[in-house]
Amino acid sequence: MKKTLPKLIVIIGPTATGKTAISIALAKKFNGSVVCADSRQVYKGMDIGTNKITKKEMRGIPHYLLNVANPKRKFSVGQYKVLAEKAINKIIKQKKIPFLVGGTGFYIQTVTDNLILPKIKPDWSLRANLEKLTTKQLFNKLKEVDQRRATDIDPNNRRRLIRAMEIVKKTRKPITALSSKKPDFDLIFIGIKKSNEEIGLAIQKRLKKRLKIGMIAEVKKLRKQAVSWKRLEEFGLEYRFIAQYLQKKIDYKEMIEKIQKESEQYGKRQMTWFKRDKRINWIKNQKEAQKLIKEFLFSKSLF
RNA sequence: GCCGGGGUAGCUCAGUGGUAGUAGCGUCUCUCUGAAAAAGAGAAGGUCGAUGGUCCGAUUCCAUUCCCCGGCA
Repeated sequence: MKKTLPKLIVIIGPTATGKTAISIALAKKFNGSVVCADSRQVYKGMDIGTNKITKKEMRGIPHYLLNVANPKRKFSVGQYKVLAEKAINKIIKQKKIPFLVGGTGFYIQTVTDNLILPKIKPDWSLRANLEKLTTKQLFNKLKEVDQRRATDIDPNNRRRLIRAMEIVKKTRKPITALSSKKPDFDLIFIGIKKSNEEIGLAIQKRLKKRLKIGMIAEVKKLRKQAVSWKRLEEFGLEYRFIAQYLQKKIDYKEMIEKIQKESEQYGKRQMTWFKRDKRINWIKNQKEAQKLIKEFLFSKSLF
C-alpha cells in the first residue's frame, strides 16, 4: 500500500505574469495558504521594489516566507528550504492546502525535489580568500581534492568552484554525489505563460505605477537603515538601478530603461529554467488552473 | 551655400588594397545542489550608403551622388 503524501500545489511563472492574483483566487477557492518562493521578497523593507503582495491584496489568505530576512544579511537557498518546509507542514496541520508560489526556480526545486544540500553554510571570509585565485587555479585545486565533483562542475564558473572548495575544506572529504530524497509531497505544477510582448508591457505598466507610489523612497529608506550601495547593487533590477540613479551614476531615463530591459531579460532567464521541468502544466487562464487543481485534489488516486 | 567629421552586424564602433572584428551592448540557445533578480557556456547576424573609375583585385584609393552631425553664413 502506497502511503498518501500531503498535496502541494506549485504555481510558477516568470515575472509580471500575474502569479499573485491567480494564487489568491485559487487559494480562496480551495482553502489554501501561500508559501512564497521569491529570493528578494524574503527581505524586510523590500516591498515595492520586489512587487511584494500587500496586506490588502492577500484578502485574508495567510502568506509565509515574506519578510523573514534582514536585507543587510545574506539569505540563501539552504535557509529557504528549511523555512519553507516548516511553513508547508504548518499549513497541512491546519488542514489547509499549501500553495508554493513564486518565480525563483531554484528555491522551488529545492522543496519540490527535496534536494539534499550539503550542510555547509557559506563562509564569506574563506570565499574572499579563494576569490584571489584564478579560475584555472581553482579548478586544478578542486581536481586535487575532489576528482568526482571536478568532472561534473562547470570549470569556468568561479562561484560554483568556490562553493565546491568550501564544502571540501569544511568537511575535509569529497562532496558526495549531488542527490535528492524522495519528495515529501504529492505535487502539481501550474505554470503561467505569457508572450514576451505581454510581459514587456506588464513590466512597463507596473514600473510606472510603483515609481508613483514611492519605489525610490523605499530605496532611500533602506540606505538610511544602513544597507550599503554595494548591497543594493547585489539585489539587482530595481534596487541596482535606483541605487545607481541616487548616486547620480545614471539619469532618471536611463534608470527606467535599464530596469525595464533587465526585467525582461530576467523573465526570459526564468523561462529557461522552467522549460526544463516537464511536470509543469502551462495554463493560459485561471479557469484552466482551477480545473487542474480540482482534479488533483478530489479525484481518487489510481494507485 | 561653404568648411570640417561621418555613413561597416539590431545599436555603438574597430579595421584592412586581396571579398571584414575572439569588439562592447542587444538577440537566440543552453547550464544550474547554500549569492539564483546570482554565476557560467555556446550560437546566429554585415558584404562595409549608392553609382562610376583606377587596379589582376576595393569595404579600404579617386570621382560623382544621397543621407547624418558640428561650425560658418
